[in-house]
Amino acid sequence: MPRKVDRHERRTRIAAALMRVAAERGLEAVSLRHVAAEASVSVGMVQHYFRDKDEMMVFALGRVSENVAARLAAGGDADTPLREMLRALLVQLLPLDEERTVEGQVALAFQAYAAVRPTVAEGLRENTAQMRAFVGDRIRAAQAAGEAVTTVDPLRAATALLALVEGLGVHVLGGHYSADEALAVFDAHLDTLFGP
Amino acid sequence: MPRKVDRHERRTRIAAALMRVAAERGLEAVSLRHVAAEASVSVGMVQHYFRDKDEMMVFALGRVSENVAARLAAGGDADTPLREMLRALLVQLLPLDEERTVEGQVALAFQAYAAVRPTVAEGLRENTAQMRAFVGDRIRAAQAAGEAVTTVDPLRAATALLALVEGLGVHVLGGHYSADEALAVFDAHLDTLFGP
DNA sequence: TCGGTTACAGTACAACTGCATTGCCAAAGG
DNA sequence: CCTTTGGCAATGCAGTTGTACTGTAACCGA
Repeated sequence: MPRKVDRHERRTRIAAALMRVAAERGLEAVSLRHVAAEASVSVGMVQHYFRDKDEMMVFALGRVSENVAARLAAGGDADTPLREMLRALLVQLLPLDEERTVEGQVALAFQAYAAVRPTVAEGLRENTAQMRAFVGDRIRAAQAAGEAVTTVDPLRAATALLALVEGLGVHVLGGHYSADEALAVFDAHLDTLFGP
Repeated sequence: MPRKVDRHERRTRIAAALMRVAAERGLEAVSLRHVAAEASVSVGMVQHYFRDKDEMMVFALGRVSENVAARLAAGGDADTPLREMLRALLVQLLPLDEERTVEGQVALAFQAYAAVRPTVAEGLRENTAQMRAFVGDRIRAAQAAGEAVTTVDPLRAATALLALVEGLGVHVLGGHYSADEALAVFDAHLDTLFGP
């Protein structure tokens, strides 16, 4: 090893720059030169750490997923009521503050990107699939504990919950209504799943 | 008038080509040359009918809105039960067939586009705002007629319904699950609003 | 010390982008 | 007839794109 450099750290730093560019000017403005400039490095360096642009994009997408997953994992105490726990979990997906707005914009851009590029879509699929299973399990547990209504299929309810959050996020990002309003709608939906 | 040409028809034809390109290769692949090639016309002709690319984009976005609005208006008989009417309405927004998949991809791409370009966002905002109001009114009417549960605020319920459809659409477009599954989830949600 | 590998920076290049310009042709009005 | 005007094609241009190819310095095992 000729020189000590944390490869992963460099890649992460570059990916962060890419996300900043994407959030501010859209995914279409993401070019090697723009990313390099945003990261204050040379184009050659970006090339050194990523074979081509697609690899860089996929890596950045992975970072977004990791960030989300990390925040989701942070909210999971075992003894809190399931409803509160689910709420804390899913609220993390709404663009309620600056940081989550940026991530939301990038994630939205990637959704559009992935809708056409099947290779990229794979990464997103796995992520939400396991999230769906996880939320479904929690709802099933809540039903068993008598905390949730049993008139709905748990997996379907989980799918609805995730889709609702996704849709609310998109609309808030588009400025159709405020984040608070989205939160109120989300809570109202939770009321139909659990009690008052 | 030197020669009789239906200007609007030409613009519409070009916009259709743009949507095909966007659906197949993503919004970033939308260039004057690609659109011209897809429409089997010259670049000069595209330039002749649109001052610049942005005007073309905005026009295409308007076409998507019009198409959606047209399909929505088609499903509104006055004497059908409100639930069925709402269902027929909102199902139009899900990517259940080829045509709606294409439109969904373009709409999704524009959502991402608009999340960064406030000028473009305006067009989308108005559209969903009046849709939200419309659906809200129908739900209020259904509540008054005793067809829907009265435990939820009509406007909030409308917002949730639209957001749910939006989220389901995004997930179906991303291949996370099938359109049938999305439909089932949507129907289950309707069950919580109306009776069985 | 030497050779090899890694970590960059710089540049060159072909392909592409949006847009402006130019020119030709058909039709309508004087 | 002939000039004007709109419809359309072709080409040129400056800028940006992804990528390949340099060059050069730092480091480490031998």
